[in-house]
Amino acid sequence: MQIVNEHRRKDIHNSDIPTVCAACEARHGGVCGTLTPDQLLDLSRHSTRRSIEPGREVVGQGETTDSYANIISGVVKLSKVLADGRQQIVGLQFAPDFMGRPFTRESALTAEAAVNTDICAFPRNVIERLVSEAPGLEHRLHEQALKELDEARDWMLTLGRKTAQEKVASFLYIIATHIDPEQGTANEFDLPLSRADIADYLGLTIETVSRQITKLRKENVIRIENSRHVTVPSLERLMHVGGID
Amino acid sequence: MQIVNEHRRKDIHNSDIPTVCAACEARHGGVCGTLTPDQLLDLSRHSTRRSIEPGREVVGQGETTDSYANIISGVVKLSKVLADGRQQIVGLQFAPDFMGRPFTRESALTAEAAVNTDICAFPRNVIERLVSEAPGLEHRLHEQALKELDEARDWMLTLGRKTAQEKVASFLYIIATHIDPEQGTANEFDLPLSRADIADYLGLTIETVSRQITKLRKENVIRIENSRHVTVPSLERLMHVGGID
DNA sequence: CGATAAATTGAGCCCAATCAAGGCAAGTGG
DNA sequence: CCACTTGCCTTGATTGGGCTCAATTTATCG
Repeated sequence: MQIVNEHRRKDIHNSDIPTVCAACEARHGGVCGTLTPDQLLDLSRHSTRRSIEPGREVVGQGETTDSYANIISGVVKLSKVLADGRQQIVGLQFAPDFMGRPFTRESALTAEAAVNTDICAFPRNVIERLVSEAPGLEHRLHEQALKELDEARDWMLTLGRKTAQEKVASFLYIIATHIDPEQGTANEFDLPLSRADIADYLGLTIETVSRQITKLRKENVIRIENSRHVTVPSLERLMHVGGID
Repeated sequence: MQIVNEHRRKDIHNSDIPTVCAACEARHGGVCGTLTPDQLLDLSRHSTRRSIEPGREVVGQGETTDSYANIISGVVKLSKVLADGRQQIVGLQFAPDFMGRPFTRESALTAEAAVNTDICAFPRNVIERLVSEAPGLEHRLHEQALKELDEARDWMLTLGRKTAQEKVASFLYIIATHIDPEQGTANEFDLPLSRADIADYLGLTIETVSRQITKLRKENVIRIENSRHVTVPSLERLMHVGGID
């Protein structure tokens, strides 16, 4: 873990954008976009940039969430587990999503990096103070929540009503359309999730995921190299196989 | 939350509360709770109370949502359909939930009354105006969105990882814990959903739902009369069968 | 009471889970 | 460098839970 300690360049002229933020890819998309330079400076003083390795847990189920974060780059899995160990991934967060559950101290989820992930974390009290000062910030958080709600409901349709084949195709489509431009294109990318993760996301087993990927490959819907690198000749075709209108 | 008009606050007889609202069961729980009497009056001028019969569509998938509503009593199903007709219920809303999707004109869902349902509807422009005037209102809507998000994610675990038996038990538990006190208790109530609805909610077929209900009955987890009236001797037992901690 | 919808029950089948074996690539230590 | 391990993925054989199709019973309502 690395902590960047260089908050800003000029102490006096605080109307400038803080240095850490100026180069930040998430500055416009995340929560930071609605803040004034002053507020951004305020926030940046209390923020820490961290790198998280795959599999590293960010927040455990039932633990106290003491911080919020913007995802700078990478992918984070949000998951829930049953008492007997059965697991379900209930959300994937891509850059530049905001991560964290406002107004609750208990997290009902486990958040875990799927690949090497950079985040910019803030303590909860700073966020809550800024919310009360800047009404636009709560609006942004509200919109993020509504976006996640829409995504969750779309996925419920996939979990409840689609076949294994459609599920895998839908998953590939999601990744294709959310991939960081620096990591690949919609037509060619590396999967950020292992087969086990994909299974947990789709409510399937590893074996079924593997078989369906093989099937899609044999039907020329996708090409695969090294089991992680995917090429999609036609996104249209992939959508169609995934039962997406 | 701060009270602006002190002189109105001390009126015990609620004479400043609009007549329609004074007797409204949803006045404290819904969005109305955060409004001042002035704002409540404003809202009530533009609100219409409606009764909706079961099966009646409130807002169709892809249609323009021109209004928001508080549910006074009843249950509303939110569902999504695939091109070939496969359907999934992605949310149930009970009184006094707020219904409607802020900041989007296109609804991605179909909303339909499951039983006789009374709602209090407002045009979207009035709500949006009030949001800009009363910051507490957006906070309330935000919390409602977060609540729905939590529920959606809980249900994703059910859809993706639970067995048919556990799904049905989980469904019964949800109903038991959300039933309107005037309609029944957690231990005895009428199901607000048909077998077909339950199947769509659980990602199962009607037949499987029926078989599992029969199984739960034979195992004395529940008793059933007239296929709708349910008695639950032990909620603990029901939770356990449903895989809920 | 008859008509119609809703729910139950049964038989057989199929898709995905389970159980089991083996491949492949990257490390590790002799 | 090679044997061995380890993690991850694929493939095969078999099983079983839930789906499909079909018949019957039960509720609802004119």
